Amino acid sequence: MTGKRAAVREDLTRRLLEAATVRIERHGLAGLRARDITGDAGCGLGTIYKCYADLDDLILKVNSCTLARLDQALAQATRGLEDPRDQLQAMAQGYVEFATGNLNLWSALFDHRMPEGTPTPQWHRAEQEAMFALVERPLAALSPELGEDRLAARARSVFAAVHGIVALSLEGRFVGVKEADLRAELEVVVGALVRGLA
Amino acid sequence: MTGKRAAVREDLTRRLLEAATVRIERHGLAGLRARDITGDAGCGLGTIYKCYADLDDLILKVNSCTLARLDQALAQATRGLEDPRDQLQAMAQGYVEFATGNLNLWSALFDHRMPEGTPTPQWHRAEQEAMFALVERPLAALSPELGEDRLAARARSVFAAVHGIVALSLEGRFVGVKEADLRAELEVVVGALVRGLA
DNA sequence: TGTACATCAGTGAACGCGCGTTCACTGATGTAC
DNA sequence: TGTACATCAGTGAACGCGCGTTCACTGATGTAC
Repeated sequence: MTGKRAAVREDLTRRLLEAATVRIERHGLAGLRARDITGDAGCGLGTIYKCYADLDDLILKVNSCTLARLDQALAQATRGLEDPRDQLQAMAQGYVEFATGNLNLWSALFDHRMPEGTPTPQWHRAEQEAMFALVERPLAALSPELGEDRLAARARSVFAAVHGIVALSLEGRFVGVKEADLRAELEVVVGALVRGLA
Repeated sequence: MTGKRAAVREDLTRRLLEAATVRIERHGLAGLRARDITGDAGCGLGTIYKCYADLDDLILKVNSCTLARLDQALAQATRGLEDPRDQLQAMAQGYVEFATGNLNLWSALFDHRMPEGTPTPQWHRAEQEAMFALVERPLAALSPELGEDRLAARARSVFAAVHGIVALSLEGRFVGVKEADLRAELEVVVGALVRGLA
């Protein structure tokens, strides 16, 4: 039973991650408290600091999971589609789907800030960049003349454009497209984009 | 000299607004403290609560000014241009210009949240919506078949798309277009949009 | 296998700090005569 | 105009709360023999 301690630690780490995830989705990133997380996970307050460096570290791990699920959702959305236009449309709709279905976790991806002076860790930026590969593929098919750098920039632009439309609409902090119009508007805008970019 | 008191109050109110504006632009919305504002404005801490309902009220007033300046900047950008395509391009570039030149004040427009349960006051939402009129005009010229509602939705989409590209690029919280590529990418994307929408 | 001891993981009370907001005070402004 | 009094705006020390993080403690786990 030499592994008992490691197993307990692993279990606590996982339970804290799950509790934080549920808390963020239910109450938003701004409503996240260390005491609530440990309460839900059924352990003592200090345990967070045994399993994670601090609260920011835990949040980054939650965001990392969310990002992985988003990545999977976008990949899933394009499955079976040949036409790059269809793939981009499907990804945009998949993005709304994911955002509406995971509203606060999705928001946390973009809302979280590291404390003043601490940059976002490299491994997390790398995870973000990995997602753009999904957007690059159909864009490359659409604009085969683009070099690697231009293609990367284009993928970021297109992602950010779609994200902007979805974010202003769903976050409700600034006036955006009414949620009822969101899917239709996205289809029009993405349609116009792929037509105009080709 | 019956107006002396009113004049003093007016002066304090203005100085607090200016101090808060400078503070936000220099240190960001998250770095805003009541004590710093009154320190800079050269008055006592309690004065904020004589001139404004609370700190959120003061922030809303700062955002209101920023929005007015943004509105002006976008209007200025299209001046003298006839072609709606040129107008949209000029507005997009004007938007980057304003965002880079007023980074933290511009961010505050989208970052500020009212305390849980308090909605953004109607007068401020109205100010936000007023800005979309500028985007609607060239879009109407481009797609004259659109009814009033569809046009309003389209203006919000196009604004949000441009905003998304600029925001991810400049805020640095999530991977976005590199700032060096921003203007060029915006031109391409807006160009594709107007071509595709026409 | 059993016993004695050492280690160290989890705990939660307490710390410490930050900061928005209040409110009793005071002195400048306004008013009455 | 001058004087006495009333009002009330600005003040800033103090309040109060929230909350991330620490650390001395304790009991379960691992180890030695």
